[in-house]
Amino acid sequence: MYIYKVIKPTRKQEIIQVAATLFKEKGYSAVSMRDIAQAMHIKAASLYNHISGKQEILSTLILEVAEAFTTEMSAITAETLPTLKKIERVIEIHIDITVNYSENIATLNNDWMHLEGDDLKQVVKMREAYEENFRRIIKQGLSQGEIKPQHPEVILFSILSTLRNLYLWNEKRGKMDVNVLKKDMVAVLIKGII
Amino acid sequence: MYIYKVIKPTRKQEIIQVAATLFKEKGYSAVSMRDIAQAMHIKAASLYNHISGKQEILSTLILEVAEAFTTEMSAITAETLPTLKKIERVIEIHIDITVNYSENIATLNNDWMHLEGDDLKQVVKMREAYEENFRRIIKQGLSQGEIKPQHPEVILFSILSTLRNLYLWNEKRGKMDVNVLKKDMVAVLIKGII
DNA sequence: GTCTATAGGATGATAGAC
DNA sequence: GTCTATCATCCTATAGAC
Repeated sequence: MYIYKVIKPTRKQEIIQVAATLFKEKGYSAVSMRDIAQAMHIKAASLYNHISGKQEILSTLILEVAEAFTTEMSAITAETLPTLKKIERVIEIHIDITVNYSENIATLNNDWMHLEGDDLKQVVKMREAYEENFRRIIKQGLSQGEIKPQHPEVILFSILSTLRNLYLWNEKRGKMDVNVLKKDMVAVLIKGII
Repeated sequence: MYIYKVIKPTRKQEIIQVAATLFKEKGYSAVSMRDIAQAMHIKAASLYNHISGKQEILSTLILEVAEAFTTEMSAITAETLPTLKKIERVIEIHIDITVNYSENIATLNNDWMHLEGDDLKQVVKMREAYEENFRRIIKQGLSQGEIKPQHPEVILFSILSTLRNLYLWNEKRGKMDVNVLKKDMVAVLIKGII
């Protein structure tokens, strides 16, 4: 179905990935360029041959995953599906993106406020657009009677909180098949527990 | 029902509260002692007349709310109630504590790893005990057929993710009555949305 | 692509005057 | 209880050699 080709990452990509792991553990502000360099067994000054600074690492990391969410959410919005199928799709893409970008999501969630200038504006905008798309799906479901008459913001908040925190759950989930997780998450979030 | 007495906070309490607000906005590591001092219109050196250092602010802040959760959760565990009532109570105490300690919860969630020594150990232990108590409640509900046969970790994770993120939702929630929020949260988390 | 050396500034914390 | 002055250390980033 897919053909995977193993490509040697550029030095820049290596730096960003190492930084991502450290950012996930301690947060952007608590990780120094020296920490990143040490994890790569080089000196901090050498990093600047590949990247312009710490900010570039942050914005690359965050924009990459923010764009993934935006792209996938646009695709769902464009489809014509019943509300419940759309919500299912939102849950599924969150799980897929989390599996592939767990460190990026940690940084997006916890360190977006340390972005500067246009990057900050852009990410805030993307997040708002994403939420608004999701809100519209829920409201449509409510107006068509597909969803129980509950406060839409409470529904939006509870589903989105769970999905945004999935990155915290990668060890336990490691043993769980992704497709099983999708099914279970959909069941719990949509049908409840009783 | 209650008698409220307005007590002038000590200078130490003032410092901790100002710090908490800044930590919530930017995270522990990105806030300097100078930042805290500036927000209080004094110089950084003056802070040390009231506190021993930045770490003391962090551990005071986190231990206060962690103990609140531990105390409340123990009370629920000790009661004899049907599982669903217990889960309802867990949701309610989370909302109550969030209303009173929103900044502390932000710091507990995001900066616990910057604690040192015994404080770190203690908080990790309290968090694990809390989760284990909740897990037991869910498993009992499953074994007694009160809860649908779903993966207990998925249930635990989705409810706890939502509750732990409630602190992010204090502006919108501001307009919403706390008791209405409790009822809606219980409905969405337990009964689902369809 | 990595190194050493270093600039220039921020940081947590202390000493001692008022 | 707050201040000024200061220390020792850490930080991001640059210059220039290899």
